Amino acid sequence: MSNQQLKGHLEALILATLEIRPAYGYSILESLRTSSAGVFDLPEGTIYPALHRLEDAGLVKSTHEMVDGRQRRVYHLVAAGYGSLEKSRKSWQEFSAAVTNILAVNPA
Amino acid sequence: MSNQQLKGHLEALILATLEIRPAYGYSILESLRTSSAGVFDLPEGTIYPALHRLEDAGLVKSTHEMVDGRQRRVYHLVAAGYGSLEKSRKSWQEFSAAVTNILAVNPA
DNA sequence: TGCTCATACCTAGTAATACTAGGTATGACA
DNA sequence: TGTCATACCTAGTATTACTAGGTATGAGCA
Repeated sequence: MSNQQLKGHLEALILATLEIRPAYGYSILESLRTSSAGVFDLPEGTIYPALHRLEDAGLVKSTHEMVDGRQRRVYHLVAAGYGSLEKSRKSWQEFSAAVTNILAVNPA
Repeated sequence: MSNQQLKGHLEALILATLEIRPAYGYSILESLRTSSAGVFDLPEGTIYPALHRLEDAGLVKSTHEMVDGRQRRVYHLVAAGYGSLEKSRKSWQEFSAAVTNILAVNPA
């Protein structure tokens, strides 16, 4: 995947991942890698600042929990996060339809 | 359209626009606005630096031409530009399929 | 025990790029 | 003459994914 494609879309992907179930940072990376068949293989330096932004924005909340006998910082969606996710879905549909249309091979 | 969605996709959209026919900066903005049904309504400050980047990268070439009796800087694709556009199309398909899949409403 | 490794979290700084806010110039038209 | 849309441009800004570093833990092994 090229450099800048993800910009503006990562937070929606994280919210969608957390909608399925609460998760901690490292496991979100694994979820994204698996569910994208390897397209999104993100370094850790990407996920933690993004999670902090989401928490600052009031879209997710984190709690310290024991998972498999170890302390993890688990993030879960709050109401505003669900709302934001719905907006992102609509926005993505509009955006991706427009790009797909323009990139379609033009009639020669 | 939100702030950062376009990042990493604009150059492909410009190349695709120029594939149809050579065009000058201002007219590319109009093409994108029309062909996206208003989704891409970009300010001028977006297009000229992008065109200069594309020319620096050797993907397009510009010539000064008279269009409707006026001097215009007309950009057209060169060979490397066609190649880059094809790569961008493949990359977009992969990227958009992955995002669409992850954003799909999860089974409740 | 000591060593390595995967896991897990974090941050300061960097790079890339769309955008803002300003500028200039032209021709059409009232 | 004045205004407007068109047309091109650039310096600086904001955003955000990433790089490159750090720390800590538990499992497995020699």
